[in-house]
Parts: sequence; structure tokens; C-alpha cells
Amino acid sequence: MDKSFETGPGSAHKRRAILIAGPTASGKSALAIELAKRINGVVVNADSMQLYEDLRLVSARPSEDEEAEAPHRLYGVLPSSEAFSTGAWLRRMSDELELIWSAGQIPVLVGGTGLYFKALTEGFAEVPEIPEDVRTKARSLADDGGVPALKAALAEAGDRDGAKGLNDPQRLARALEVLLTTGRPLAELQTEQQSPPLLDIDDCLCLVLAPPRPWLHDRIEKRAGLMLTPEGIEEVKTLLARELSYKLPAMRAIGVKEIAGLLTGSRDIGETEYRLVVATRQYAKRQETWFRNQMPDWQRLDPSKEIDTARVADEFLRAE
RNA sequence: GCCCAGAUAGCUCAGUUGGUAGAGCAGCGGAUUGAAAAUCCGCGUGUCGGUGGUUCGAUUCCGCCUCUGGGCA
Repeated sequence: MDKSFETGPGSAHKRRAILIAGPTASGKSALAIELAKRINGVVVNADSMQLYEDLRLVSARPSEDEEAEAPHRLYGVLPSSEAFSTGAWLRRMSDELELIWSAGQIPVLVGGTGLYFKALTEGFAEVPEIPEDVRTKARSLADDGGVPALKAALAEAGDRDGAKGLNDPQRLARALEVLLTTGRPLAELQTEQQSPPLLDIDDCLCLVLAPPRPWLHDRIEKRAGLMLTPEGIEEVKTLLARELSYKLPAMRAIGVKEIAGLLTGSRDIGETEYRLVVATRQYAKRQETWFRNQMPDWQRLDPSKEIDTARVADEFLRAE
């Protein structure tokens, strides 16, 4: 816990941060703003969809009013045409953290993307960038031949058993593109070429919002209603007008294909809302599975009850 | 009021030539290292509408009742 000795007296303050994870609609953003205001913090986005500029309501990004309450970073900074990645986010995050600390502020990272938090606190495999043609080759193989074709290609390229039990076309395609580019199995790189974590968890306050499910489901329904306001629908219309590949991350945000169906008239508003709610509930469940099993040591907070932000902030500041 | 068709899992339905039943969706659990709001894996006991009858045995066949659609008056 006390690593301040290692950095020695007179060295810069510790690289501290508050991390807030939680399922969608659990109230993360509001909590982040509250805490940031109390500790001279900067809210930094750890959500893969809130990065994209076109989706504000649909990705439940903080509103302009909310952003005015505390400094916000990495929200809506990417064009929807960009295919971002966990590694790219990590590099951006590294710069942001340095800037915030050097300004004497404290980063408050909020988001629902479990993998981002994992990469941040546990490190990430260092894999060179994959050439475009290799990536295209691996992905079209996945589209055309599916799992069997990918496994055959992996075996042919020299991956003996790395992909043995895997039945996931997306991850097999990744294993293949890495093998073709580096000549080494992905599993090997993951154990041997891990980058150091950007944050030491012992220096951080790590929170997971864990509401009762009925409470969450209620909030998810309200959020679906928000996505179906004229403004929400307009957002999707704007995005669709860009005529981007449906494979891009931004095009895969919950709400895009649902509202697209509404716009073409193939679904009515009731059916659209139902699908929106279901997709969001399922997403929230996957997030909860991640948090429950991947971050068991993080502190749980129940947002359906009053959270004493003053106390949380106070304890964090005092722990220094 | 009469006629017809339904009534089976939370929902939509399939099925059992009589031996107490199974799909899709929903739901639940799990995985997760550059697409992660993605992608993948696992989980199916439900008075087979109610009640009487036939039968060794009825969710299945028959009668009556209830409800829901549709049609005719």
C-alpha cells in the first residue's frame, strides 16, 4: 500500500487516480463529476463508444452542461470513420495521464469498457501494428470460411495449439493476423511482451458501481426513451448519412442498427424501443460478468442508495 | 345465440399414430489482451386452460365448462 518510500522524499506526488467502472446507466458519469469537483480532478473517458463524436445521446456521453461542471477528456474526440482500439486508447490515455498529473490534478477515469481498465492496470501485450492487407485477409477469411478456415490457416502458419479451444472468429482472426505479421503466436506475446501497467492499483481508488438489477433495468428503459427522442434519432441519421462500413466500431454502438430500422420503416417505435432495451440489458449483463470476475477486488458501491461523495473524496485525499 | 379455430416455457409457436414434451426469442451463468456497446460458450419441470369419461396409462381420444380470436345471425 505504502510505496511512497520507493519514490523517495522530494519526488513528485504519487501517480494517483480514481477509477470508476460500472454497467451502462448505473450513474458513473454523475459520480465522476461529483468526485472530480471535490478533488481537483479531471474526468477521463474509459468508454469505447463515448470516444466517437457523432454519438452523444446514443452513447450516453455527458452533456455540454455536465462537461462544464468539471474538465473532461477523451469524449467525442474521434470521427466515426476511425477504427480505434484498446491499444490506441491506452496510448492516448498515457499522454492524458501525464498532462493531468503535471498540472497537479487527479485523473478520474470513468467508463464501462472492462478491457480498457484491465489493460490500464495490468498491462497490455506489445504487438506491432498489423499491415492493412494482412488484417483484411484475416477478417475476410473469418467472414467467408468461419472458424474452421481460421483454424486451418493458423495451423498452416505454425500456431500449434494456441487456438486449440477457441471458437471465436473474431479472436481467431486476431491470432492469425498477429501470427502472419510477427511470426509468433499471440499467446506467446501476451505472456512475454506485456507492457507495464500505466497505473498502480495500490495508488488508486478503484470503484465498481453495482446496483440491484431491477433498479438498473428501470434506468435502462428510461435511457432507451431518451435515445428515441427526435435528437437521438437525428444523431443516428447523421451517422448513417456518412455511409460508413457497418463494421466500424461506431456503427456497432447499441442503438445504431435499431434506430436505422426505425428510419427505414421496417420497425415501428414500440418494437424499436423493445430491441433497444433488450440489447442494452444484455450489454449491462456482460459488463457485470466482467466486473464480477475480472475485478473482484475493486470496491463495490450501490448507486441505488445515496453515495456519500464527500466521504469518498475525503478518504481518497487522506490516503495520500 | 349459433358455427369454426385456438388454449403447451416469461413471449411466439412446434409436437406427442395414447407411454407426462422442444425450438426461436427473452432470461440466467461464463469467457474475454488492438472490433470489447464487439465476439464466443453453457443452462429448458412447464398443474400441456378446467373438469368428468374411456384406458393399465390422457397433454394427446370423447363430453361438458371457461377464456381468446374469426365468421354467421
